[in-house]
Amino acid sequence: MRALAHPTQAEMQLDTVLSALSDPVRRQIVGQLANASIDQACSAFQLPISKSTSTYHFRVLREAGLIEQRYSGTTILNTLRAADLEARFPGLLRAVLRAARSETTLATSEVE
Amino acid sequence: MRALAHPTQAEMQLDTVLSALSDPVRRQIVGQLANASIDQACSAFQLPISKSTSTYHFRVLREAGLIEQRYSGTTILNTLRAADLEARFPGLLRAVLRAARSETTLATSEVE
DNA sequence: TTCGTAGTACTAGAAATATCGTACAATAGA
DNA sequence: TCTATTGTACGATATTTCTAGTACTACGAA
Repeated sequence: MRALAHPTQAEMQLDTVLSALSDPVRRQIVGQLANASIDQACSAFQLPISKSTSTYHFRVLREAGLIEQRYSGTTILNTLRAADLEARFPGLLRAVLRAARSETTLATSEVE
Repeated sequence: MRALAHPTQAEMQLDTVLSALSDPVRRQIVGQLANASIDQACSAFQLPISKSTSTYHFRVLREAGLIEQRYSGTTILNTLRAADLEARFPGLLRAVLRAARSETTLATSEVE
């Protein structure tokens, strides 16, 4: 079984977390994970990028501590590390998710 | 009097705001403004960068909507747009400031 | 064992970002 | 009016980030 490195809660850095969240593709991933009731494979995301770029973004999220990735066969199951993040940076993830949601709503209503 | 362009509350974008906050120099500026009881001139910040780079970072913050800049003679007075941010992205600024504060505290206590 | 699927490693290029130096503009005060 | 101060504009450069293609690995299933 292949191993994937994750930072501990204490190792999480605000710098890295905010950089990770400042990319729209990665916020899309985080947002989808936040809504999902079960863990999601990387292929479960409709991202406007190539497979290798997708790998890159998932790695950025994992190394920042935002998601947990574990192998299950050849697929990787992704989970949002919501509790760890809440403990390390209280309120941060919630505020970003809420902001992202409100922005998406606005954008959609503009189109309609 | 020279004019400086600021986004309205509705024009603020999560993307831009998070990018702005993901730089440590800019978080230092925002943190100092959050603590300040009066508006601060750009020169009131001890930043580890040149004057022209400093101008650049203040502009990024202003264009993201994080700070208000207004001329008073040749100096610019900077204010955190805390209320606008709270209205647009509730909880976000607070969470980032709190996270930054806790990280600084940790780093300091490691040195001692 | 062969095949298909999920994702990685590596390389390379494009684009964005952070940095600075120098010359300059605007203003206050002597 | 002269001078000092505060910050900008512009150009150049280094670094980082995002992107993709290609060849590959690991695993499950037929």
